[in-house]
Amino acid sequence: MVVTIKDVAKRANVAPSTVSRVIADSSRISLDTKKRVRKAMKELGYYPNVNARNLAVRSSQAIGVIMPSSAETALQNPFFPEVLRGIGSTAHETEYSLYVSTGGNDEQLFEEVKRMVYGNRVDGMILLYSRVADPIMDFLVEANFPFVVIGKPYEQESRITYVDNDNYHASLELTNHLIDYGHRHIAFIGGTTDLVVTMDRLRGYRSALKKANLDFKDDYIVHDEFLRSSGRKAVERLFSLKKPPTAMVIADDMMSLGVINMLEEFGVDCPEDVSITSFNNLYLSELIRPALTTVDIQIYMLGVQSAKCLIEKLKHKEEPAKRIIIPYSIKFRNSTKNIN
Amino acid sequence: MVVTIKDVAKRANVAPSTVSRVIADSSRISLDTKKRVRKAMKELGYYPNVNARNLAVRSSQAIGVIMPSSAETALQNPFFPEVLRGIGSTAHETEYSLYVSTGGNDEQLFEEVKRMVYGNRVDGMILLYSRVADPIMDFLVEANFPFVVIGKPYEQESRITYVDNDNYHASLELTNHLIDYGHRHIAFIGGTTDLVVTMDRLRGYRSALKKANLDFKDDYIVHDEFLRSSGRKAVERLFSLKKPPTAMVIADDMMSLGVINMLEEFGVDCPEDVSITSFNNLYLSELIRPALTTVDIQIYMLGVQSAKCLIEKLKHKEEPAKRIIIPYSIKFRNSTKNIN
DNA sequence: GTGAAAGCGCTAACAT
DNA sequence: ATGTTAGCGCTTTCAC
Repeated sequence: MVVTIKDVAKRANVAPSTVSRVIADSSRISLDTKKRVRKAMKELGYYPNVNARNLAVRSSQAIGVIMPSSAETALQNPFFPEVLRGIGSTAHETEYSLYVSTGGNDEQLFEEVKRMVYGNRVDGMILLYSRVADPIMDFLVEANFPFVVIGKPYEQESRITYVDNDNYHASLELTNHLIDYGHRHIAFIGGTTDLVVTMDRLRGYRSALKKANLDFKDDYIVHDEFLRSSGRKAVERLFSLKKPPTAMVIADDMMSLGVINMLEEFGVDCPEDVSITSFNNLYLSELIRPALTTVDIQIYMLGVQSAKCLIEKLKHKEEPAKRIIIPYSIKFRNSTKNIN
Repeated sequence: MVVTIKDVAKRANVAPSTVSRVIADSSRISLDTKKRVRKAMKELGYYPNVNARNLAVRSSQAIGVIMPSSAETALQNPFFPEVLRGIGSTAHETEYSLYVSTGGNDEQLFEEVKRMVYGNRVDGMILLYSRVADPIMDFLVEANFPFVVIGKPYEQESRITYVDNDNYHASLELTNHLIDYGHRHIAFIGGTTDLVVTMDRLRGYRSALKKANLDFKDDYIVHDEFLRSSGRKAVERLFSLKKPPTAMVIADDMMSLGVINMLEEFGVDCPEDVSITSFNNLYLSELIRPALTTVDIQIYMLGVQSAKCLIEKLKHKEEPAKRIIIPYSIKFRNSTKNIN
């Protein structure tokens, strides 16, 4: 039924090991036998059994992609398909396969990761997020398993390879833009506080306020998931304040979308009554009205680079930890207004 | 270093085979030994090596997800992440892993599929598209490999399990809606002609025209990829006609997006000057202005159901071929105008 | 109810 | 340059 290396060997009149060497394109096999063996493979329709191979060499040619615990919710944000595109493209070029986590809750995800690692399912992995005190990251470090993270690690920064943007400065710049435009009441809507990216962007925002001698008000800070619904909720909170903000820095376009929707329902006009700046430059950010002024973080590139790093690391076990900062650029569009 | 079944066996004072049976939760192992073995596994931090297991049982607990050949382009359409979400959710529940194709060209994809099949990488697969004369589908049928397709197979419909919408009637209904609204010059912008879904939707459109005694004009038919750019190109063509259409049936929201953009650039107002109806109900369809009248095909559900079918099939080898039609509903929004 | 041993398909010394 | 052989870690007869 299934054709194995032995069948090929028989047909080509060589030993199985020779066939194996031909597969690996070993240099110490004569061109002649190579040809014969390859011919036999073609004729028999031979395909190597990856499980056997992986078992023998203790590796798979696969990389694991770890989404945040609830992959299902996460995939609602176009950020993830977009990094996936980048990763997939590199994986394809280098003939690696892609294994993606299927989510569940934190604990289940952790189990899935362990199965991938101990079960030899993947040779390395890419974490698509970075949280403070993430058991998964700790585990990977501990196990000395090759991985790279998209985002900045919370601890052991210098020992972990990661691909990130300069979120601090991007946020600073964004906030400055708002200040330049005359805004003095600027709110910040960020992701959950356990995400490092949230902290970085928040820091940038605070620095900008400080430099401009503006008060930092706790009321103006909202944290929630990178979802549309979170944006809506945030607006509800902020606009029930005695003094609602006239501008906001929002950490994700999807959230901004929710913000704009809710603002509309509240009868608050953007950018007339309130200015918005955002992050990610998802393609929808130029579709909606007003088109968003947002930071292009080059999501696709984040994916490509992280995969490249990982694969290098797999090839050369002792590759040092690297840090790659993907440049950002601010796309100025119509969601802010100069009120000077 | 790595802890194997032997280590566990030693620790629990049993034979490796017993450990194996405990893993499989065999009924002929005494509760007592089970406990002992499980304890040993915990203590040692044992995780089964999937490669070894798969090799022994000739299966993986993984399902392959095949995107259209250029996964990279495809992922630009939110349709794919959305089905992926559905598939992933089911996979997670049933403890299957997900293996996604990384694209390339047709030939490379075919090779990837063969590697998955012959290499025992996956137990079954889900095709996320259906084309006429698709070598991959032929191959899977031929090899008698378990798979399900999202969309309607071109041939051997009764022998292949698939999950689809009633695209014919949806399209018919959409076109009728336009006709009811007084439109007589209705164009059709569809996907490439090799996709079955394109044909089905085109048939629906034609039937509607016929019943209303309207001419079918070749000039009014455009075929291209499900991309934004295709929508733009289509508009260029259609609006260089002596008599441009006053309405269009568009087979994908992403295309519709391009159409609307281009229309705007042409100074043609939608829905004032031209009405648009579309397919898929991507979340962006309610974001853009005008909000799209579009067919909700329940993408997520397509994913969930296809995965369910596949897994059933894997469990019961002789499960008959099934056809599952996911109901659609038309979301009426603001992209059409009654010109009666 | 449990153990011994063969074998899944491949690779990698070690020979020659 | 090629063959022989011993595993890789697990499952599964077949014994007992």
